[in-house]
Amino acid sequence: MKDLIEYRAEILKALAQPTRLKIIDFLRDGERCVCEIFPAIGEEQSNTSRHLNMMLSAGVLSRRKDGLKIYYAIRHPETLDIMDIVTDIVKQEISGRHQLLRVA
Amino acid sequence: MKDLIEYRAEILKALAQPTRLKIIDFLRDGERCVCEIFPAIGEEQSNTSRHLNMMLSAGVLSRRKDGLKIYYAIRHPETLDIMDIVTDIVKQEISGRHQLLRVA
DNA sequence: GGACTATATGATTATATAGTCATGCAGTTT
DNA sequence: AAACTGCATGACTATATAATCATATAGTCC
Repeated sequence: MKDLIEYRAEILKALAQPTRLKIIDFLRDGERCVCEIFPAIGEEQSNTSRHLNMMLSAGVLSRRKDGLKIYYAIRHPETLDIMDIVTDIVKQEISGRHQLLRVA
Repeated sequence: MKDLIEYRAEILKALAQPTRLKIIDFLRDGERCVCEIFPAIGEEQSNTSRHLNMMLSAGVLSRRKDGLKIYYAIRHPETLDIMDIVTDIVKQEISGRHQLLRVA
């Protein structure tokens, strides 16, 4: 059985990539099918599908079939709390690093 | 200038790896020097140093020099909130995943 | 059945990552 | 100044990852 630390890393890794962040952002308001997701984030269908499946098996997303379409959704609402915190940290970092960038 | 989404991914990536999670866990109670960190997490000094530097440049850790020693600390307390949320999600996943979904 | 539509996957490529060993280098002690 | 301590880094290897194009599968409608 995989240990706790590996599970934590797996979930965080599922969130730690720009294309996947775009997906999470787009799914904030509720489930969407792949056909809505990939045009919205501006990625290819196949690439989007791979990222969705990756997040699904990490436990970050859930999946629902309806006819031809497959709807993905954020599985744990807490995921959005993580995103909010990260955004907050980034904003602090950006205002803090601004001074350094001005010198360089 | 790097955009918001890439910054978010960079920070999350800095957290999304077992060795780095061990470091974050160990730094929960405050700053520690490298000489304390690498034995505590059971990794080589050089490997530990690389991970520390990676988290430093991602903005996750801070660094302080004192004589020969270098002390690293968690830079944003919010980072620990993220960890707590992830731990919570993992616990939900573990109790929920007793199906045959992941035969890996 | 055949033509569709929506999604997944195989094969491939380029790049990134984690880890190791050996060495370098800054600061300390004697 | 020489020896030592604590940390960083170059060179390398093995593995993982993201992306793309082409194709395969599953479900729908005629």
